[in-house]
Amino acid sequence: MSRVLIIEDDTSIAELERDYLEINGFECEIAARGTTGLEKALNENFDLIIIDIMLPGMDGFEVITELRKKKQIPVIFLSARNSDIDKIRGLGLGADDYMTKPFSPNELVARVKAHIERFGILTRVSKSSLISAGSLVIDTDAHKVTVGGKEIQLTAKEYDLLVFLAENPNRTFSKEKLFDRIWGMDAIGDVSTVTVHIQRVREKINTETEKYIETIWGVGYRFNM
Amino acid sequence: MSRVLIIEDDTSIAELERDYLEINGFECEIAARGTTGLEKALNENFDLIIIDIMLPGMDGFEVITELRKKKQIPVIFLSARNSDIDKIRGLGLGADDYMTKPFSPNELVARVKAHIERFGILTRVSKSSLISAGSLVIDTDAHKVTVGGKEIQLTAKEYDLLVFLAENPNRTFSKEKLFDRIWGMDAIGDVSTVTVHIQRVREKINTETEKYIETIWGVGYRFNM
DNA sequence: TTTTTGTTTATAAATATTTTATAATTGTAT
DNA sequence: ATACAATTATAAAATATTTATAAACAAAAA
Repeated sequence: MSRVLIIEDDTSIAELERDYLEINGFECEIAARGTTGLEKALNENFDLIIIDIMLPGMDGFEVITELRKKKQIPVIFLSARNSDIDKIRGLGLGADDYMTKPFSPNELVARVKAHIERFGILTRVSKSSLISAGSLVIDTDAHKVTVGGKEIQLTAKEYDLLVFLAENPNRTFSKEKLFDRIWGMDAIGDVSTVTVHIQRVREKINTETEKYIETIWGVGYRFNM
Repeated sequence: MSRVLIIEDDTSIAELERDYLEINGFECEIAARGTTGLEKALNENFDLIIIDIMLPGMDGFEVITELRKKKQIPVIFLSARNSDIDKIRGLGLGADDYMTKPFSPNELVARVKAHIERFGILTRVSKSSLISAGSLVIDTDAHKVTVGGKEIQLTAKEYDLLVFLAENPNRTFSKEKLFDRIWGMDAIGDVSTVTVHIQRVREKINTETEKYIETIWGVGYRFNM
């Protein structure tokens, strides 16, 4: 669950933003003043900040400039004036964006999502979206499979099957189980389609030396890693 | 052309990495010691750093901690021990990833690619209004698209669709997802409009040699970059 | 109103999936 | 070892699905 801090002095706008974001699964907090906003931003953990530039006391620029000395969080600036945009650019670093008022709440939500996703890629130390074994690499974001650096084309079902096996390496799955998992519990059809698909995936990913998918006789298939 | 700095004391490993990366179009530099690595990282411009954690003198953690005070560059840590992973997490910020030895050179290349692409997107979003791929250039400030220097006219929806895909290159999006993103979460309508718009954008931006938007059968569309 | 843009629909084309048939392999019993 | 039954591999055919394309229709803008 992602948390968003809204720094906005106009209560009705702040609540509109909050409502839309909450409908879309974000947790929100509102700060009505720049100083309290900065304080919250520093002491709590937010994934993104939406800040109005025009604020009483400490304005949006000051808040973010100050915040940036300590933390790196994506920020969406809200401004009524186009002239502020250049100033936002000038801030440099950070995954920043801006929107001019009036804006569509849906667009705001879309941007929040996009930024959190992108920044998430950066901050989260994760094994990103890659699965690999030997010279085989699967990029689930791109929906792309390469063998020895060369892209190979898999159909949707072939891809699903390979990803499932590769995500659960060194475990043997029966054809029935594979059918249920990939085709869906309620799917009707013969398990022999699994055999055929396994065969096609093998044709495409096997190299001279590497045989990833092993047949366990009378039992099923296993992806070795 | 992207530049990669390899900080690794084992020459044979470093050269293996370099060879694989150079085959894939990256320019590499090798530093055998933490101190020289840090120096290079600070004084030259690299798009990504691959660093071994165990290094003589100044170890990988120290190098990156020091570097981070000045620069924000994606880093891939190499470690032989799983116990290092928590420590990497602790570093917090930065586009970090890690791989445990022994690793597949192909996987390394894939990760390097993924990180450079993604970090590029992030910095591009905030720093510049230009997106370009091949002879296609999108100036989001001017709201103008050119192919081979010649401006082409896109309608509003066509433009939104292209920009979204181009801002998120090398990722596959389903028609439903695209519809949600471009038309709005609550929009009603058929996803076939997406198909038609993709088609129209293609007609306008495709050249003889370049096909930017790829169809991933049964899955969706992907903007290749 | 006229023009442009966006959406829906219908059909053709491309591609994927499933089924089927047959061959090859493996395991087991003789 | 040999024969047999069971299981899987392989190839091809049949069927189904998905996407491309064009054109009609609707909505919005000029």
